[in-house]
Amino acid sequence: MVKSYHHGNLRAAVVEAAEQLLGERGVDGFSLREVARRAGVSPAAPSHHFTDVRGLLTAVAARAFDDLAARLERATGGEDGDKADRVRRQGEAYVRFAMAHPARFDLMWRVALLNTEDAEYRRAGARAYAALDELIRGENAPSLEKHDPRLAKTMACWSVVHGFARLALDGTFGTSKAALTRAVSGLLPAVLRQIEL
Amino acid sequence: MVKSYHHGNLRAAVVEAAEQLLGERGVDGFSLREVARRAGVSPAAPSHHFTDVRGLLTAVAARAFDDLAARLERATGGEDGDKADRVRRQGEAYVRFAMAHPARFDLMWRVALLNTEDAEYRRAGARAYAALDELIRGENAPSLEKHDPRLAKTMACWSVVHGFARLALDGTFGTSKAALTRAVSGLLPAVLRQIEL
DNA sequence: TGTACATCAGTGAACGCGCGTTCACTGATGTAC
DNA sequence: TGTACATCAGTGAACGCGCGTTCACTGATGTAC
Repeated sequence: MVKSYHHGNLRAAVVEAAEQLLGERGVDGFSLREVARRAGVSPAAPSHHFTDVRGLLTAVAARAFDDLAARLERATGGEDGDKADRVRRQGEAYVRFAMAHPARFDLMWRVALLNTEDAEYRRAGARAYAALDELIRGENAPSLEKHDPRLAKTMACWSVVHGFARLALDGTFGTSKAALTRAVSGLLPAVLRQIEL
Repeated sequence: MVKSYHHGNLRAAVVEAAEQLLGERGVDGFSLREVARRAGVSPAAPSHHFTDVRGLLTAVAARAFDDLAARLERATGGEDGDKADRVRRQGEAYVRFAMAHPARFDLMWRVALLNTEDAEYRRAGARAYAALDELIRGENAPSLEKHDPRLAKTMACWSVVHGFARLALDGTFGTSKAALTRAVSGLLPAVLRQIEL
């Protein structure tokens, strides 16, 4: 490939560099200049594709939500097992996603750094939520704002996997990879069995 | 009080300023210089009491764990109600703490910014964990590292309240104070009832 | 098919910022005798 | 009770850093005629 003035596909290259950097240094170590460096362009180049650093992070977070949603959808794809089994499989997929992509998972919830009004971010987030909610309740909640007592099951499942993932990432089971693996494959299934489904 | 060269109780004043700043700007808006400004001292003054900004944040996080622990202990102080009731009361106390002090709660888990080897931090964290574990299992786990199937109940309770708190703080129920209050008083008790105790 | 020209997607230098920390210093305190 | 002096707890200027963004610019592309 010839080095040319125009990159050709800088937007995708920037997102990829951002995800790589995030994986190496975490959300707090992220910087737009370093992303530009890694993509091999000048510091100002990304501004042609993202209004600012917030816009880039939001795009990365949206992609992460889409990845998570795809995993959740896949985890419940087969019809084998009863509903409780399928919910538990989905819960494990949720936690495994967080373990596989800690920094991206972290970013998804760092709303202070994101543009939460962004359409893509909202769509992807809603898609992930829908995977959970449709499985558990058989329908998607019209709105989380509306107080619906039937949401308790959905929120219990979501809370428990979200909390477990966060605690694991934040060092509750230790920082060794082995300890994390053990927690996810040993403790998590037992934890999920504590929930009434 | 006379303005003198020596502050007299700068350590406490710095911690207080740090907690106030944290409350106003969140963890990402925190800076040691701004803390010094608020405490009315030069930027270098805090270094006589905390080795660096990490040390200060760790001290603040340790205090937060102590506050949380005190609330959890208080929530289960009375012997009235069966065990499940008491566990649920404690769970609500956990979430209410997070709602009342979002930035401090956030900081407690931002381990990348803390010195997790710090003795005070570890002691306070262990105290909070013990409140949960002793109530649920009647004893304190020797170590989280050790795989103990009986930990599943404790981790289920902890995960669900931790996850619920995080989701709430990160905007899942909306950003209005009213929506949060409704979620905690309406949805949370129903969520806690989904756990087998 | 050729060409003028608007638009797009980059460059790279520069700006201004606030940060954490270091440094040489000095005022206040407390303790030994 | 006084006093010398070590230690403690501050000052405030300065250092160097990397950051996000702006700016005037230019090379490449694509489209209208």
